[in-house]
Amino acid sequence: MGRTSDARQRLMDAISELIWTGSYGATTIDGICEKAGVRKGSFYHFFDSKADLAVAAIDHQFSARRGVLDAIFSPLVPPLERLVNYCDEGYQMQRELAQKYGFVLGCPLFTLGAEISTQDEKLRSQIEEILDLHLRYIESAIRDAVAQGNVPAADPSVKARMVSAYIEGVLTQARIHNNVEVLRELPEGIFAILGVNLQKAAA
Amino acid sequence: MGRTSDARQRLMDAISELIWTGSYGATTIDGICEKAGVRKGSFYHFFDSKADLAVAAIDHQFSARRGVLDAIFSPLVPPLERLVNYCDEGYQMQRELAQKYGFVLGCPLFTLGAEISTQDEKLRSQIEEILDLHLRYIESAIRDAVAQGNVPAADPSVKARMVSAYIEGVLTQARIHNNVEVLRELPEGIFAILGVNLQKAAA
DNA sequence: TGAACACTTGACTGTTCAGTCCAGAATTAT
DNA sequence: ATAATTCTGGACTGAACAGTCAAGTGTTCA
Repeated sequence: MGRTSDARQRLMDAISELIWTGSYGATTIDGICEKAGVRKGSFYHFFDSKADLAVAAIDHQFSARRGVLDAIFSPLVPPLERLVNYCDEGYQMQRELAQKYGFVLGCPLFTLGAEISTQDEKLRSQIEEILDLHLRYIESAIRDAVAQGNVPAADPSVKARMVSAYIEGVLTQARIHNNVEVLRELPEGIFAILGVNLQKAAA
Repeated sequence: MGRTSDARQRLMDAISELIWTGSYGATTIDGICEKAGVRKGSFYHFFDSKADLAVAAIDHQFSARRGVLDAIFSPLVPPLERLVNYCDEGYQMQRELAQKYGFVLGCPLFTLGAEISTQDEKLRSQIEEILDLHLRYIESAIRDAVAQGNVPAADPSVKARMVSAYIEGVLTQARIHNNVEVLRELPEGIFAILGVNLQKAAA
């Protein structure tokens, strides 16, 4: 019943792109509306504030990405291969985005989280949650790798935190240096953290 | 000749604190002036813009910190000890800041760099440079560690990039999770990247 | 057909912001 | 002293901003 619209979706797409290519602070409601082709009145019909829209957009983005992650981290894929595929997929994606926008964008969650964590508790805790879901993919892969003897025995939870911090660090460095090629070192770094011999793994 | 003033310094201190405890985007010139106890006219007497002030403040901060870093990374200190001391010093500092502000602040350069890299090329390249100086401390420690046989042979430059990305990743996670305790895992993670056996190193 | 609902439009308000201006106060050299 | 220089105060402008409102348009169901 009532009029239908995709303005809600367009607003979520707009804020995602603006935050990712710029920053949360530099993204204004007017700017979001312009990019989305939506008037202010419609904005406030769907959302209470920029933060409210951001939360919705992040949720939506992650939902959309879940399938890809589930495929990459499928238990049917050998565990270390999952991690390598994750890196490869990330590299490809960042390359395409860099070509499109002229900037390496890095991880939108991490960058946004770093920016707003002291300023918006709702956004912060939501980002924390979703980053934690990513951690679980990694942890599960590491646990399987340990179980299969591909990796020296270690606490998968601890190692997963290390790998995750490292990956996010490299992604953010890629953004800061505006250089996508630093991402190619990711598998090597992850394997170093896990104590895997690269030659062996390649074989 | 002419009137003397410490307004320039107060402005640099103010923007540093505001960016670190908040964000670049959320920091306004009015806010900086208020915190510094300086009028707009004086602000524009010393600086052209927020970005201009930020550049000056970052330069000043690093100059002030150089002595501490030189001491921590002194060639007279055993190389792996330098890295551990660096982590310890970071942990202590972050703990004090967290107590003071109620938030874990992380690395100001990395957080700021992630925020503005697509928006302000001058700031971006300056941050890149200073982050690179930090990298050199780490690289030098790793090179010495390799030379002294404390660490399996490896390219110190590659390992330094990994360690640096990891450290920045952990610092940023500490900020996002507002939890300073994650920093305690730093030495363990660094040693994993370097392929050092923790027990051996402790002995 | 028309009533109820969902969305849109555009004009509007008040605030915050960056940036300007310049007269005047403090400092130092002569 | 006074002149040159450096810094300060405070009022000002115009633009960008978040947020409001009510009348209007399209859609769906009874």
